Amino acid sequence: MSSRRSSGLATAPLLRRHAPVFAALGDATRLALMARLCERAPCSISQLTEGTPITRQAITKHLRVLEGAGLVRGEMSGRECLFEIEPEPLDEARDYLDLVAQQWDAALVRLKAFVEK
Amino acid sequence: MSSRRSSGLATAPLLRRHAPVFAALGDATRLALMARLCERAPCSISQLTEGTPITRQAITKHLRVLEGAGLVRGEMSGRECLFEIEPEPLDEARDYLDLVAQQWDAALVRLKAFVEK
DNA sequence: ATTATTTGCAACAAAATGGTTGCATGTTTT
DNA sequence: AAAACATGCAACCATTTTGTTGCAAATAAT
Repeated sequence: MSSRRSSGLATAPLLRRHAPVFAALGDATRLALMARLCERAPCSISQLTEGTPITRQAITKHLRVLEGAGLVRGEMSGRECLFEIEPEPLDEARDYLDLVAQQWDAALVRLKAFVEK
Repeated sequence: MSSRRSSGLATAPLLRRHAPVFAALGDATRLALMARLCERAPCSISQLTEGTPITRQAITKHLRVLEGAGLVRGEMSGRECLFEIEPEPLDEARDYLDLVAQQWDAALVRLKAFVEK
């Protein structure tokens, strides 16, 4: 086994699992929604719309994106839909960033060793 | 001070600093580029294109996006442009995710205390 | 029973994204 | 000097994203 490719990290399933999470977080409006859901526990769509310059429907769409990435979960309760943060994918994203940073550090060490040899 | 808003985290400058980083990571092709740059130290555009199903120009665009987010830095060396990972924004992104997760945990604790009271 | 709230759905428009091709330019290599 | 290689630039196309408006339906409040 010569390895070097398929070192994990760049493997297709991994990428397709993490990319959507980062994509969902890659928007100021959605990051703000996440932050808001961090502060006050379950929030309805109307509450989350309150204070923003954009429409309820726009907020709804953003929430669906977050939900699609698994970062958030909404449940109907009477006439309102209450949203909460789902911590797991967030943790996984963090772990992935850890791995990348860690692997990059290792690469730096290897590079330095190579130069000095 | 009643605080509750502007608890950090949801503050506009914060969002606008982190969102582009997550957006840049939110694409399988770009994540793969990051992973590849982790394994082998500096890489030219042609090297990075090698093995992918898409064009050099597409790869170039992705690299510019990563560079725009500060995740990567390219420098001309003769006729080729060598790219390297820039670890700082990666760390900041990780820290931000930490904060969100941490704040969410705190919210859960508060909620639980409230329910039990 | 009415009225007010909260949401969902659908159609639409504008802008951003991801990708292509073709060509020009600069740098090695032979 | 000529050929090969690596990149940059610009135009273009298709698709997705981000936001809108208008209307219908369900639930809660009066």
